[in-house]
Amino acid sequence: MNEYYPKNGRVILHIDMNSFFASVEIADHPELKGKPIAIAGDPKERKGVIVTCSYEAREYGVKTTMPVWEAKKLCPHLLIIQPHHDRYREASRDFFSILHQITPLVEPVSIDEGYVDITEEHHLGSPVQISKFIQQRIFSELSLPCSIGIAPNKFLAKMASDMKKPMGITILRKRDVANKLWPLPILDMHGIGKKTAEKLQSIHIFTIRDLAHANDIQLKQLLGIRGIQLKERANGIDARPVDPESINITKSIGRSRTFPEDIIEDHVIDVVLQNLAKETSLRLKRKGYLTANIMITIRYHNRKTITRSRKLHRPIQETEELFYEARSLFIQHWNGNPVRLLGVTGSDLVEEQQANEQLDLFTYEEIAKKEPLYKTISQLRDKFGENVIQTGRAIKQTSAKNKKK
DNA sequence: TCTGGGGTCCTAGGACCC
DNA sequence: TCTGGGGTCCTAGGACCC
Repeated sequence: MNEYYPKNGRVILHIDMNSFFASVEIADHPELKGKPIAIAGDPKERKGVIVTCSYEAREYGVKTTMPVWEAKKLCPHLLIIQPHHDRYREASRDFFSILHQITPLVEPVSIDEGYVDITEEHHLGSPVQISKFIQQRIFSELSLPCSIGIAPNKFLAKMASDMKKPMGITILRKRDVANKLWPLPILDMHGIGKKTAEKLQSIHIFTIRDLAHANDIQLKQLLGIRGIQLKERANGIDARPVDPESINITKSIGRSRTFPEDIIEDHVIDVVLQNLAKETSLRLKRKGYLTANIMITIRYHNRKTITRSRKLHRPIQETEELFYEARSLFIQHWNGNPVRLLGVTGSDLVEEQQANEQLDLFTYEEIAKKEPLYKTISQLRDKFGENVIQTGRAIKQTSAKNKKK
């Protein structure tokens, strides 16, 4: 067996479900097979953009984020399907549970893609055999197509899974980089979008090969640290580990809404903010978080978008509190022009349990403020009893932990 | 007939402290 | 006393991804 299994170094798979939402719809409604279909929101609510579409629709030039009317112009018999998010989540769970049967080293990236580290799984077969096995199981059990990239790191695996669609399996070894990766335009590189591509083109970098050979100083000047990192990636270097925990670490939770028409009346804005606060509160509670930082987003008629945030002196979770903070930020920063979108986001998330400790800290500070004469824990204990000692411990633990980070 | 919604990461400047 | 500089926190915004 001369199959690819390097003695040292890792073997990483990137698995990418092909046009996931559309594929789930086709799996559930086989009569849609072979037809151009697209998943999109309700055009009447100005949510009419294409979220995903089938390969048949792509042949007409239909693309993600395209407004429905534009897609219909390109493909008049395009079938528009309203999204069924619960169903997609269910299919996603099934997909990841198949991956978990290979190894626990699975890092979900989004609802329809993830990395798997199979370095230690020799006993299951070669990487290609394992990939075929995964692909077949997903297809036979869920009727869903996927593409798989096999590589020594995450970046190359991601680029590889993109090379053959649908139902492709692509190996991208370090030694393949010059042939398979370098000829691609920089815009095809994961991590490079329109803006960065334009900047790079201004210094005559057009392909990944150009980037791989670019001048460090020039790159750093143009893109900062990120420029150096992109060059490394272009040379096939990427040390990021596959981290199964990354999905459990949430940094922010929020809700935003674009309106069918611009809004400007105070009472309408209040109702909207109230609703956004309510939905944000619900999601915070569902995930077990409080937030110590509240951020609002305002998009005006001309699409100019601003964000304004404020750190809170204690973490909050309740609708009324979120609404109060969001509303006061809005009043403080709104320029009075018609508003197209509003958003409410919590961004310094604290786990519920940890929040209780910090609540103790808060209590202590409040007591200390009200009772300035009782400055030490022992003085406080004399006045308020044993509870304050507990509170004092909580403070020390919390601040020690924070320092560690 | 313009262009959704949920996120993450990075940068930069000012304030503040040591 | 003068001066510089580093580190960290906070806020705003940009870019990117799915």
